[in-house]
Amino acid sequence: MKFTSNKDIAKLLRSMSAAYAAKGEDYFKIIAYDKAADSVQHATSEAKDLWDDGKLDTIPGLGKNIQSYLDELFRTGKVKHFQEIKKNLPEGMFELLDIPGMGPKSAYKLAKLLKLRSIEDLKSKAKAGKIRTIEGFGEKSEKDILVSIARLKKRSNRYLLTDAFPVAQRVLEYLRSQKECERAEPLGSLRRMVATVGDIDIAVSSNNPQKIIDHFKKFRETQKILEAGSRTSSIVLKNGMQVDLMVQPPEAFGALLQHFTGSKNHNIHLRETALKKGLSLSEYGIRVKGKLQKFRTEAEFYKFLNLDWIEPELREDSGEIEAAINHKLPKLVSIEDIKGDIHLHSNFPIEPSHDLGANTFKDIITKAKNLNYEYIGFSDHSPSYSNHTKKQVVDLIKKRKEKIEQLKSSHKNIGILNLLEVDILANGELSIPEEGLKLLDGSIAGVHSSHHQDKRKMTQRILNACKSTYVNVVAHPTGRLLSERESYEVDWPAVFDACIINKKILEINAWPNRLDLPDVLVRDAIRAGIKLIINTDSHEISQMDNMRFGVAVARRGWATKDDIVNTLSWVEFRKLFRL
DNA sequence: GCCGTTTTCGGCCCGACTGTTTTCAGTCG
Repeated sequence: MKFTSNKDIAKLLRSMSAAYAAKGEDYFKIIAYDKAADSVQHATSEAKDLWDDGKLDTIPGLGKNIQSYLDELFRTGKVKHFQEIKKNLPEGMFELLDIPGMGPKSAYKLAKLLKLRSIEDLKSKAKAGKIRTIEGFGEKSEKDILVSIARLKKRSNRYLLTDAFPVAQRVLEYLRSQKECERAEPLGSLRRMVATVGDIDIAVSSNNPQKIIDHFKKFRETQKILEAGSRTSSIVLKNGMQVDLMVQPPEAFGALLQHFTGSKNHNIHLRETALKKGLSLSEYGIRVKGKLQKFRTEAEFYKFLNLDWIEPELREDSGEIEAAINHKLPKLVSIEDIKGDIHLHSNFPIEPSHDLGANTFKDIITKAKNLNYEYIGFSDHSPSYSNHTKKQVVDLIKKRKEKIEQLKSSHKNIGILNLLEVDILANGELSIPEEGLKLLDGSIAGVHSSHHQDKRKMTQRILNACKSTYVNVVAHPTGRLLSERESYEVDWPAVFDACIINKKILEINAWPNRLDLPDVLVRDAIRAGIKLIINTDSHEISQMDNMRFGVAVARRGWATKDDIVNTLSWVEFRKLFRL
């Protein structure tokens, strides 16, 4: 019985919250379990690993009781107390909680009275008109349940930031076309630049909220209106994305921006802090002794609380509020600081192991100049090792080197690096022989196969790459592909140590479904003193514009300019390579 | 059940919206 990943534990704790809610247990006990679940889910280390080291208490929200339950879970695979609590509850209620709009109270009532064992059961009972026979439910709720079940099956959980962006732009454009709309801004996870977003949040400043809501409901891509009040509304688009709208008059827009940007945990923490000073926060402003103070801008809102303005990317309740109080917020790296991109794939015929790029070296140079870069690195995949002899590999690298040397001498106003993206093979060796590596200015090494190795092997593999004098950068270090493949497990402290000792740079790969290193590991790496580089991994020149998403990841990891090596001038940057 | 520059006891974020109700409970963000 394996039940130990943070995701599993969070789910277990949430089910306990629901169990207590169904039993009508004290509200704050319910909240405590929700908080603990949130906290475990967002923890940067696996709770199991922390438990191994006796450091479970470093996760906030886990007190004496829950810690002892988790201790039992890790030792025996189950928690007797939890089983006891759930004993008299219908087993089927917990599955129902995944349905939008279905909370613990409803799930309990329906599962118990209709003897449900699954969502499928609920669906057939709804179709048979049995829901409306239950007290507190009517025809409308019966219909809504069917719609919600259908939606649950269709919609994927989260969308890539890069996919949600253009959709949000269309909604914003539409809202701005209504003349009562003064300002419309994307907020929530989109504004915080989270790698994946659950829905699109939008705030509008207007003196006529009703007009805005009415207009919003008529958006041409609307599939279903979930709710529409006088100030807020939610719709589902034809592509399945949910859009939440909130409207406020301009004099209170600052508070609305703050509230709707979140994160939820940031807001809760902020309110708890304010409450101690007798201040009550809401999306309307700050209430002082019952009197509401309004704010046109967010900066004024934070200033009123004696806090420095906090960049949206930092608002995850991970120490930013304390830092803002003490004026210790970092000056985050920005897209303007970036002076080059060295993970770029060309169409040079190197007969690679993976994808070739679409453009010539010259196309890439032109694009880089348009972006005002001081330098670039060509990092095609290395020649495939399975169907070339060692000599053939070296010859291909020689041919490519000749070409790049020509470009270097004909383009004196931009720094050019002759690199390759080298595979870290399953046994920890690099995919090209030393003879080939010697011909390069450096290399980017990454795992591209055997992703399912265990933690020990995978760690050893990366450590081996770090030991090579020919490797400069470890590419997309966790190997995750958002909504496709989980990260492989790695002993990060060990890798961080190896990077420090061997002076290796970790990459923040800006490819839309990689965004790897992930933000939380970026922060850990920076704390460990590691230097990072942000690259786009472009296979086509328009993808070089993805740099902003990589910068967003760095910012979410509290990175300053000093932490990111491709903010260095060419003169300084080139010293990192074998030139 | 958690937590502590007012508290180891007594608090715990705040408000909108909906359906089924005759004043509110449940859910959500």
